[in-house]
Amino acid sequence: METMGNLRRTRYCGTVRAADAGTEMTVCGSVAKCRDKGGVIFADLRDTSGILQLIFNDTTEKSVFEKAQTLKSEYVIIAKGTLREREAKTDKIETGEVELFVSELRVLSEAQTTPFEIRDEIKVGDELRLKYRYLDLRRPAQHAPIVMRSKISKIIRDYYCDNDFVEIETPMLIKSTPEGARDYLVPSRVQPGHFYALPQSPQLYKQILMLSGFDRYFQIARCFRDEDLRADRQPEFTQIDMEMSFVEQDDVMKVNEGLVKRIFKEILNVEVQTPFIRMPYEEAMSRFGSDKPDTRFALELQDVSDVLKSSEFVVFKGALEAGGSVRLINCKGLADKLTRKEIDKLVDVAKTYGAKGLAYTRLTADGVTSSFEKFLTDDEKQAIYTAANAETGDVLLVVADAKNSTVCTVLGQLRLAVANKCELIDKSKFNFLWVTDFPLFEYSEEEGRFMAMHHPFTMPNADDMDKIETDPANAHAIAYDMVLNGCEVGGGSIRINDPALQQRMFKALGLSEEYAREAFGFLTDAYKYGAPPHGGMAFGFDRLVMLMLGLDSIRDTIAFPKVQNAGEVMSGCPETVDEKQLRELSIGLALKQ
RNA sequence: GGCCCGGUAGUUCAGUUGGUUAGAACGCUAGCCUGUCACGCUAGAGGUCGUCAGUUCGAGCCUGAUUCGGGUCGCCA
Repeated sequence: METMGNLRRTRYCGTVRAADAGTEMTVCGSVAKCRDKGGVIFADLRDTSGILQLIFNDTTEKSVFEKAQTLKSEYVIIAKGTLREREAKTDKIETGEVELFVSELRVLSEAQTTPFEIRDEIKVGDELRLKYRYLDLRRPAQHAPIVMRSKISKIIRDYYCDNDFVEIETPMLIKSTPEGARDYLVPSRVQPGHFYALPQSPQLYKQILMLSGFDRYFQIARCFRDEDLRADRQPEFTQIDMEMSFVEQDDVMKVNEGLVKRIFKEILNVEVQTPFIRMPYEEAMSRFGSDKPDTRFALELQDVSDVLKSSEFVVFKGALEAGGSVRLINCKGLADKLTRKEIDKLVDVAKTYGAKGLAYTRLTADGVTSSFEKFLTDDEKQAIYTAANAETGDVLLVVADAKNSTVCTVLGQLRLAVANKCELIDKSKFNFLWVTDFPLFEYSEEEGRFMAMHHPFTMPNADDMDKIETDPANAHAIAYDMVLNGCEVGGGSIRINDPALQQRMFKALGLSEEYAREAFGFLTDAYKYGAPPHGGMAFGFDRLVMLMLGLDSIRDTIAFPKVQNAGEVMSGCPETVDEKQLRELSIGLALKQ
């Protein structure tokens, strides 16, 4: 091992081009690959910017050549030399027209054989990748998203600051509130038996900041939720969080459409058309069976309850009599692809999302096969065909249930499954839209009461004020989600700034006055001293990066992500702590066997 | 908490009906090679078949439990 001596980097590997030929330069990084041909040695040197080929041959100084013979993959080196055009050029890498003829070489660190090759083409299991995340992150395809994420962060800061937003940090140790997701708890040593929570979002603090007169706030904020993981859900994740005073819904939307437009232009050179389409929640559910519709393909839902209202088929009749509906999607021209076998898989999808079954009709040139038409009259069959605009080559997927939300959700999921199976989705598209007019409440069977669909500080629609008490199920909120390609990338609302209205909301949510005071009193007190109308939103930053870069999981946008049991494989957390630490925190463990 | 998939060489995988010595590719080691870039050629090393228990004359293969990883439903205001 050697030191750098007086050598210092003058260029990054990936930045050199044919125009630099003849230039003397010093580069450093890790050896990606050595190809020792005997009389000539090629070494690919990798740094954060890319790869540059080093060359050693019979005109190289002997001691340097001999040192080059000892190079192995992942050795860390610094090399000085003269850039020159290659005899054999390649367009496989950006620097493929040039190579560095090395005059001085120092091996700064040797390396053991790595547990997997540091190349994009190699498949590696997730467990191994994450255990050796530092090696994984050397691979260009894993490295790039982390760098890209930083670039996006900078654009976000620039954009909001250019628009008079102030970046403010809010506390990480806060009060636990049982509304919403499960909190991560942190014990207090100084106040035994008392706990902080890690923030699920900076929600309350940013509203307080509006009351503090900051007018426009943003923060790229780490948030924590102690819930089960998914490909697009991590227990700690990052929100682009913002709030503005003296605004209504359109003002918040406009500012954030501008942000998205700028990020997509600068990072992907994609022109995002603004303003985005706005679609009320009910329309999204009835047309697409989702509150985050993917509008890159059609396959819209159709309600055929009317044409079947006098059907004697027990499944349809039962659903309709119970106040539900019968709806379908027409998989236009997909009869060849949606075979019996494929439809069986769709039945499983339907059941996963709560349907009792899935009725279907395949209209092929050879005839019609259907799971349910034998229960219908000819008139009813024709009525369905007409309503669905069904032709030979189509497949109708029909769902009936006593709960409309189940019918829509199931068909929405079938819609996605069919689109994926039949490759109906144009992956190059970025379809944005706003879903608006969300219900103010949703009924929780588990709690036996109405819960806030967004959060308890969301402003009800002006027309729906009376419904808070009289008809909560049909009250709407001034809340909005930004949806990109069927994913919720952000959401927000206009907030309540009237303490009396806030009290009504707490009451409607079944929170006792004492509890509301205990949990949120500092906020409602603050409102009494003058509260500007305000609202905002928060983006899921990891998810946004994932979608922009076409990644499958938000893990790939996070340098050190957690795995499914919420642990982190490389460092091995969470971990037990010793007795002394627990004693200091006045904590005793009551572990189950 | 439920359901589904997976764990075999350093890595990615194959492994037939339960049957003798568990294979391939890449990587690694040694040697050769002056224009490679998935370099090439020759030779070699490398295995607690996740773990435990069971069935069996015999288990990588069958059964049960468990563990780790992935997907997902519930959950995620």
